[in-house]
Amino acid sequence: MRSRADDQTTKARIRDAAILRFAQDGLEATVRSIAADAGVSAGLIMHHFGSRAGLRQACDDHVQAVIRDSKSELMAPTGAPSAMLAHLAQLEGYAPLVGYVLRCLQAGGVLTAHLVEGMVADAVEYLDQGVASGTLSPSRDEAARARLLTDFALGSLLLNLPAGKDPLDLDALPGWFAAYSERILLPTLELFTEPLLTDSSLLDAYLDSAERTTP
Amino acid sequence: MRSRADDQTTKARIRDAAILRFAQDGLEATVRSIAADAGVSAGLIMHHFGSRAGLRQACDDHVQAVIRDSKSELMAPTGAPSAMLAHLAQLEGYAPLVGYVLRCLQAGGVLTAHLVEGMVADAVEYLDQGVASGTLSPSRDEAARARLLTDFALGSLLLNLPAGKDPLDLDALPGWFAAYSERILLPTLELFTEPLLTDSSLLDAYLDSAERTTP
DNA sequence: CCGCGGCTTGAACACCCGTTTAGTCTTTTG
DNA sequence: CAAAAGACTAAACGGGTGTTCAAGCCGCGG
Repeated sequence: MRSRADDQTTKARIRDAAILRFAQDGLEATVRSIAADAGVSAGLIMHHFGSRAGLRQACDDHVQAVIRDSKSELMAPTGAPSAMLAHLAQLEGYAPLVGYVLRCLQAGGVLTAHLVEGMVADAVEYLDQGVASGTLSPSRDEAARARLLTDFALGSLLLNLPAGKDPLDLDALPGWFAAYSERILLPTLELFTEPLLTDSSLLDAYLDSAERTTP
Repeated sequence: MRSRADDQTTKARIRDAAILRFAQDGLEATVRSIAADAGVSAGLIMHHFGSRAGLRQACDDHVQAVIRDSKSELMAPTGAPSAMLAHLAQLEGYAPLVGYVLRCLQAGGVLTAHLVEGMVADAVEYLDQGVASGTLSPSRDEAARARLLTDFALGSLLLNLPAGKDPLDLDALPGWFAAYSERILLPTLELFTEPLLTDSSLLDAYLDSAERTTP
C-alpha cells in the first residue's frame, strides 16, 4: 500500500488532510482528528513529521509553495490582495488552502508576516502600474499607502469572517467571498473616488508639522 | 477576610484577574492560572461563576458595562472607533480591559458582534456630524460607509496587533497604539483627502449597472 | 529462503484541563 | 449562643491532549 498510482504519497495525504482540518476547525485541531481524516494512526504522523509543530511547519511550507507557484498566473487578472484570495477560493480544490491561510492570518505568527509582506509587495507593484497608467493618483509614500490598503483589505476581511471559532464551511466560502465583495463595493468605490474630507486642511497641517521637524 | 475595606469583593477580584489574564495570554487562559493570580483556589471560581463559560460571560458583561459607562465622557474628544480604543488604553488601569477587547475581536463571537455594532453606530453619528458641519462629504449609503470605515480601522488594527498568540505586553500597549497611529497617519490623511482613483468611471459604471437592475 | 529496514499500528504514558466533592473555617442570623 | 449559610480549600475524577514505545506487517536484496 505504498506505491499508489491512485493519488499521492501517504505523507502528502496526511499533510493535505491536516490543511483541511486546520482550515475547518482552526489551528488548534487535534492530531488524532487529522489522523482519522487521513485514515492513519496518530503515531504515523509523529513518525513522518516528528511532532505536531513539524506538521504545522510542513503545512505552512506547502501553502507558501503553492501560493508562490500560483502567483504568476493569478497576478494577471486580479487587482487587490484580498481579491487574489477571493479568486483563489473560487478555484476548485483551493478552498482548503484559502481557509488555512485565513486561519493563519487570524492567529498571527511567522507565516502571517511573510504572507502579508508578500501581498504588500504585490500591492506596491499594482499601485505603481495604476499610477503609471494614469488611473491612480501618486502618493507621497507609495510603500506606506500599499501597506495601508493591504491592511484595510485583509483586516476587514478577517473581521467579517464567519465563525470566529467553530467550523468554517469551506463549500460556502466562494459564495461568502462574492457576497462580501458586493457588499463593500459601493462604499469602497465611493471612498476611492470622492474624497472623504472636503478640504485639505488636515493633510496640509500634518505636512507642515512634519516638514518643520525634518526640514 | 470577607468584608474588605482595602479593595473589592472577592468575586470582583477574580473577575479582574481573569480579564487581565485573558488579555495577556489570550482567551484560552487557564482557570487555574487565573485562580493563582487572584490568590484563590480553582474551585472557588466554580463556586462563584458556575463554570469557565460563566466566568467569561461575567468578564464580557463587565467590559460592556464599563465601555457603556465610559462612552459618554470618551465620545467628545475622539473621532474614530479605533481612536476610542487607543485613547482608552492611555488611561491608567484600562489597558487590561482594552487588551481583553482586542482578544475578543481577534477571536470573534457574540461580544465581538455587539462591540462592532456599537462602534458602527457611533461612527454613523460622527460621520453625520462631519457631513452636517461640512468637513466630510456625504455618502450614497451612510450606514455602509460607516461600517466600511469601522471595519477598515478595526481590522487593520487587529492585523498589526503584536503577538498573535503569546503574551500581550499590556504596559507596552499605549506606546504601541501611539506608534501605530503615527505610522498610518500620512497615508490615511492622503487617502481621505486626495481621491485614489483619478476619474469616476468605475463608480459611474457601478451606479449605472445598479440603476439598471433596480430602476 | 531469510532477514533487514521501511512503514504502520495500538496501547500506554505523562500531562493538563474543567469540574466535582467533601470537608473546614468564618460569618451571619434567629 | 447555637445553628444555619456562605466562603473557601485540597484532593480527586474523568476526559482529552501530544508523544513514546514495542511489536507487527510488508516488500526487497542477498
